[in-house]
Formats: sequence, structure tokens, C-alpha cells
Amino acid sequence: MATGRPHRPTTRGRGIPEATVARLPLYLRALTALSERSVPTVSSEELATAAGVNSAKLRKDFSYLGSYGTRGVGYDVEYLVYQISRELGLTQDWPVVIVGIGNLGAALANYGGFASRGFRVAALIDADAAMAGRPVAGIAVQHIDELESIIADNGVSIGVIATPAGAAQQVCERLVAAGVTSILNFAPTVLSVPDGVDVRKVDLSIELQILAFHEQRKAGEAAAGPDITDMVTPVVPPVAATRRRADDVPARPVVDGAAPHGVGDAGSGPDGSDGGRSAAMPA
Amino acid sequence: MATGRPHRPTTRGRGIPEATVARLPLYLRALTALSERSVPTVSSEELATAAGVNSAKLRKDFSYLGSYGTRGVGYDVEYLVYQISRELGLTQDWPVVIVGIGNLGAALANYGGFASRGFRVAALIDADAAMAGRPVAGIAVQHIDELESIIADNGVSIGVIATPAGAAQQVCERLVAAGVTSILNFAPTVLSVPDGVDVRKVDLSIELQILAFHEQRKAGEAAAGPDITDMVTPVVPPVAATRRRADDVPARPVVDGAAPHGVGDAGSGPDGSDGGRSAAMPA
DNA sequence: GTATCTTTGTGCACGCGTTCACAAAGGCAT
DNA sequence: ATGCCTTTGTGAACGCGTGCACAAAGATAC
Repeated sequence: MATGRPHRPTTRGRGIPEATVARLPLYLRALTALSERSVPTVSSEELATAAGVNSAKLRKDFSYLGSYGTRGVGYDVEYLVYQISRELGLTQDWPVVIVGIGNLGAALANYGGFASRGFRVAALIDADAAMAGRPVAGIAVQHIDELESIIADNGVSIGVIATPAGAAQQVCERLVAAGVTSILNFAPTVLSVPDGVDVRKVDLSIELQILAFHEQRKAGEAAAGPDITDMVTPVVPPVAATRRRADDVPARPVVDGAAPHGVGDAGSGPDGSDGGRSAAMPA
Repeated sequence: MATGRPHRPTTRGRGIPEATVARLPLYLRALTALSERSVPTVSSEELATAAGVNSAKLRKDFSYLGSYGTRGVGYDVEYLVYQISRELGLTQDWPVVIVGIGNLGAALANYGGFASRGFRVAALIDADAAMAGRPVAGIAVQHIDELESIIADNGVSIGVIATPAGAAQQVCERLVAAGVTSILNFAPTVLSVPDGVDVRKVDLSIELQILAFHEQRKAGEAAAGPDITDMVTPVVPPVAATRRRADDVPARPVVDGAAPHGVGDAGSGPDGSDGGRSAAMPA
């Protein structure tokens, strides 16, 4: 293949696949650790182990950035740190605002990983007037009325939403209207945004639910013989009219509308829309 | 296709694809909201919109669980809430422990999404003796010396790690040795665990870095003409010996080892291994 | 009972991401 | 200078996930 050319898998515009982009920070972290130990070079094998991925994948990922390795030797740590940082846009300094200074918002403000590595907390914003002026992580909280001017004055393009679910969409719209084009959302809601705005979602309870699924699967398999496919998802006997209907489950309705409310035991949290109180904005 | 049979895409054991499992909590959340508004049924189209996915995908996802819809009508909300809850293992109550009660750990302890929906915070654990006994979110923090007995006494199988990066692997090993088989890791480290243990990772700084990448891409495309492929990733002129070498980047070394340390400007955070101080355990 | 209309369930095709396996590249020893 | 040995870079195959499009199913109206 042509030696020095950049690749363009499909989209043309910067051919780096999403999956690769998502791993670059992992590599960067591992490389930074090596750099601090003054390790001059790494092989793809070593680095892959440190980053918790497969070495072939790592090499292919790097191949999208260009040819930065030396055959028979490996990759130069410092050089690679620089290249990945640049590719991720970390050679510049990104001002971010955090909206919703509750427990989570405060934790984020104190999070060291933001300050290092190119991100700077430009402002902490909360809707509670009582919070205004109070210092969190060394920064005075500002009232949400000033959101627009803060964004404009600091040239903020990345916003973090750590409000309760109910407030998230509204905050999101204000952020976008003020010029923010990337949002990291911690509120358990689906945000709708115009084209051109990126949203990434971090949802604590979803992660736990996924773990619970696997935990249950493990428990089920351990308890039953290895061939009981149907412990958890019982199969209908090849005959039965409509599917299975366990004894203690809400009866499968027949279009008749208005099923009795609150029958299932799980999934009936009394609050807004599930785990909504991730962060404050108490007033 | 055979009408009533469960599917087994590939793996046989519980044929539900990972991607589907990861979306089930989204559906559940949307369904819970509908349930609270006493909406009896939803069409795949409506529910898909509420969950932020495509309706075909949603229908396919549900088809892995069985046939729970009624053609011409839609899905019964209550029934579906129950089925998904059961599939995710949320009809039982999962005790979890949170290790590392710093800013983040405290935020997690206060997080409403844990308590609702089948999860119960069985204990808060920290290595700082000064924290012991102090109540956080209404629960007294316990010292890490008691980790093993807490796990055993409460039958905990899910652990949350919110310690600094440096302590995470050690805590992880103690959790696993004590019987935990699912771990939600907030520390910015790659955990190595034996087979049979599931780890999910939530990394705040990685999410930001991914956003920064897209932000930079957007900025670059807006600034340059639509055909400058190389604004950010300059290409080597077809002639040059070794690849490009910008003016202010670490020189590409030639196997000669010991590159000058700390040349790249980004990616040289002075702390442990990048943003390590997510949570406390200060002593 | 029959026709019509809505919505599900899914076969099928496509594209992305992962992995294997190997040829090319380059250092290093002699 | 030559050959060996290590490690990269990548072609090619495979598998999973997504989305289209439609036939089957069932409710509803007449």
C-alpha cells in the first residue's frame, strides 16, 4: 500500500473511526504513565497490555494517525504522546462550564482529570441563588442567569450538565443557544439537540443495570445445568396459544387499555423519571 | 420464521446481544415515565422516540426478549416494564458497596438512581480512618479493614470503585477475593480481573477528550475549506525521507533512546497517572 | 363475517469494527 | 556488507449491529 498517505475509510473527512477515537485517550493515559517513568519506547504489545486492548487493534488504530512506529523497535513514547494529544485536540486549552453544582457537580469540579490534560473549568453554574458566590473547588458558583454571558465571554464550547433530569433539556437548550456545541450529560434523560451539536451521555444507573444483567446471568448459569436455556427467559411450549404467562406477573392485557398501575415490583421509583436527583439545584 | 422460539444469535447462552442489553435500561426509563402518567400502551414508534433510538432497532431488541407486543396496537406499558425489569435482574434487590468516599463516592452515595430500581447501598467504605463512622447520605462510612466481612455478611456481588487511580487495582483485588463478581470502576485505570468478573468503566476525562476531538474537527472544518484534509494531520510531501516533522513537536527519534522528557505540552499532568484524584481516601 | 387499517416481528443486505496472519521494514550482530 | 531477528503496518476475512422494507397478525368498523 502507499506508504505515507493518510487513510479515509469511508467518510473522507478525517478518516479516524469513532471506535478508534474512543480508545485514543486510553493509549494516551498509558503513554503518559510510561513517559513519567522515562521509558523511551514501547512495543505495540506492551502498550496494548497497559491499555487493556489487543495489540493488533492498537496497531490498526495508530495506522489511522499515520506511521509513527519503527519496525523492530516500537513506538517512541514522547512522540506518540504528542501526536495523540494533538489529534485529540488537547494541545489547546478547552474552557468548560459545569451546570448543576450538587453532589455530582461538585465532584466533577474537584475532579483532577479535568484540570490536567487541556481542560479548564471556566465556571460553575447553578440555578439556586443561595449557591451563588459560594466557592466550590476554589471557584465561585455563579447563578444561571449569567449562563449566556459566561459562555460568550469565555468562548466556551463544551458544557457539562449535572442537573436533575427535569432541568437538563432546558439547560441544554440554553447552552446550545449560547454557542456550546459539545455537551457531556450526566442527567438521566435523552437530550434533543440540533444537528452539529455532539452529546455524550454518562449514566450511572444504566451501568449498574447492565452489571446486574450479567450478574443475574452468571447466577442463573451457576445454579442450573449448563443447558437450561430458559431459566430466565422461559420458552413457550410449542403448543400454547399466547406466550407464557408466569404466575406473579402482570397479566398480559388484551388491548383493553388501563392496566392496573404499579403492579410490577421493580421499576416503579416514586420520583420523577428514575434516579433524577443526580445533582442539586435544590431550590 | 418459526413463531414462538427464542433466538440465539450466536452464543447460544441467553441470546441477547450486548448492544441490546445496553439499551434495555433506556427503554425501561422511558416506560417508567409512561407508567407514571398511566399511559396504558405505546407503539414502537412513540417509545423509540422517547428513548432516543430508531423504532426498527427497538422492535428488534424486544424481539430478543420474546413477542410482547400486539399488532395494530403496540406494547402494554406495565407488562413491558415488568419483562424488562426481570430480564435485567431488577426484580431482585442488589446490595452494592461503594469504596472510596471522596467527592465522587459521596455523590454516588447520594445518587437517587441507585436506591430506586433494585439497587441498595449496603455500605460505604474508605481507607481513611478519620472518615469511619461519619455519615454520608445517611450511612455511616466504614473502614476498609472491614471490607471482607461487609461483603460476606451482606452477600454483596457488585462493587463500585471510586478511589484514586493508585488504589483501584488493590481495592479491586480485595473485592474480588471477597466474592464480588461485578465492578463499576470510576478510577482512571485499567483493572485486571480474573475470568468471570465483569468490569464496567466510567471515565469522565475520556468522555471529555472524545468531545474535544469532535470539537476540534468541527472547528477545523469550519475554518478551512472543505478539502483541506491535512489541517490537523499534515501529510508528508510524497518525497520527504521520514514523515513530517513540525517545528514545535518533539523530534522523531531514530531508535536512539532517551528522548528529551516533557517536550510535548499536553499530556504531562504532574499527578500520578492522569486525573487520579477522582475520589478521596486522603490519608 | 368480511374488509380495512394499523403496527408488530423479522428476513435481508450493508457497513463498521475486530482479528488473523504475513510481508515489508529496519535495527543489530558479525 | 550481509544476514538474522524483531516488530510494524495492513490486506483480507469474519462477525456483529443497524436499518430497510414487507408479510403476517390482529384489532376495528361495517
